Amino acid sequence: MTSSVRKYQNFTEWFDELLFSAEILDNRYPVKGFAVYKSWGWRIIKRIIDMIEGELEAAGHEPVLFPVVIPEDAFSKEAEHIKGFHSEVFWITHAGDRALGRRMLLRPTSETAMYPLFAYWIRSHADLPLRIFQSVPVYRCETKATRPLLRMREFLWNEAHTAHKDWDDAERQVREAVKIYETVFDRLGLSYLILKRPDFDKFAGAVYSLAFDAWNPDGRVNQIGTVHNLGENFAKAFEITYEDVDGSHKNVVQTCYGLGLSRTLAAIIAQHGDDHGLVLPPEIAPIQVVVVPIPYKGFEEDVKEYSRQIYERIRKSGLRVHLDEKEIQPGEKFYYWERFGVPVRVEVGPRDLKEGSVTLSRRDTLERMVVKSDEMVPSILKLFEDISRNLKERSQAALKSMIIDVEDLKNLRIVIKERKIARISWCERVECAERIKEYSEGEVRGHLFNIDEKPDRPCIACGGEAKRVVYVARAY
RNA sequence: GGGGUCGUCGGCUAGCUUGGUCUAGGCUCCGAGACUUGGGCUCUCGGGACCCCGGUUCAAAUCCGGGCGACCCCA
Repeated sequence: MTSSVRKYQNFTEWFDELLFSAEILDNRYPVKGFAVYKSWGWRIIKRIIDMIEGELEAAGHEPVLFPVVIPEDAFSKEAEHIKGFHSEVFWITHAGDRALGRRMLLRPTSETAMYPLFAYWIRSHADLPLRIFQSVPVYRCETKATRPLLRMREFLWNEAHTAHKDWDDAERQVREAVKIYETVFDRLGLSYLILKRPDFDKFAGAVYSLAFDAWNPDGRVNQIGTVHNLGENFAKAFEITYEDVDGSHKNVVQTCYGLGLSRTLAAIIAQHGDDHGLVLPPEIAPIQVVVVPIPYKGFEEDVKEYSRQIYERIRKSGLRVHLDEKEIQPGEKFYYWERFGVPVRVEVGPRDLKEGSVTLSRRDTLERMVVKSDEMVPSILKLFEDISRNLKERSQAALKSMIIDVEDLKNLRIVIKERKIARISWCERVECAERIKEYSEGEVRGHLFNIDEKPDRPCIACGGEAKRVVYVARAY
């Protein structure tokens, strides 16, 4: 079994070092909160983008690309929305020395960029539902400490925006969005809670918000996706109306949802990684199989020849494979490719040569097995399945063991301090949520969206009647 | 917004208190070679740093002032 001591004991150090040494991200870019994605990290993200965009398109969404700048007047149309975002906005105020007549901002999210166009595009009920998405960077001048991948001032996400003829269809869309995100996160082997956020924590301008909170080894939850029902709030502000079958004019009902690509990558690293480095699900690994020759003295040329045959065989099967012929010790190569999370390693040495076999090693457990070269490709594909399943099960078990039922504030404080997620009963009053945060440093993240949990205890803070079972954790 | 800590090879760091012994040490890394190769082997040779500006001084990585940058804590 592999070790994850450092990951749990000193997550920040483990994580930052891994981002650097596995060439995910270079955080030395000289602007706080902005970083460079290096090729290994970027290649993984591109695969995640393909995955989410594929699922969205399969469900009827269309790709678009909106400008990064939003004019001030459009941004200011929805009152709650401005209130929520204005303190984090990067402004563009000048061109050269000339002050701009109309200020612009870098999108913190794209509602106010897109919805003026929605008003043009939507004329009749036949134009509905409208469903679009884009994968772009957004800009928020975070005041809290920035963290690589987890909290950046420029971060990558995929955002989808939809418009519907009525509330029911918007509700149907919310459920579909949740299902799409579940599909993507499940394919990545991630575990998370789908929570309905308390009213005070919903998206600025939404009727309600759902969020996917992924677990992290340090107990802080990582919000990797959100789904919002916007009701008619933005439709009213941007005058997005349609003519119904009976000739009447109505506001559309909107939803929007975002999946944080940087944070999803962070979750993959944090949930699956161990003290040897990354552990990547085969579906997104830039290299899925690495072939390492073991050139014993006297067998150098034979091993080289055999390992090239093996490499060709895997390549022709369509897998993403790399043959590592560098002149360094095989042991060093093992550590190297483990750090990069390559799912399967194929060792080819004199022993294998003699027996017409290869030695397979799986990254998640580091176990080895010897197979005949004829059975190699099917064995690798089987290993991919086993690895994907194991990652998912391991992650699920970790989440489960992280959730602790708590009945009083004192224990809540202890549980949060021990880097766990607390499950408590709450009366739904803001004062109590504030008291909980003040006392325990954990935030009320919300109640489960997909399971109806009935509180069987009074509110943890005031002792009054509890309305909800909610989850409390520190957050990124 | 308030308080604190810190800037030394690509990475991690020693040196700073008590200025000179620093031509700045170590590990790692990078390059060349030998020997090895089923978990980072060993050896030889080479490469690479005092954040910036000013001051004090015979002498500054070290002390002082300012700037810039990073990190942490609190609101």
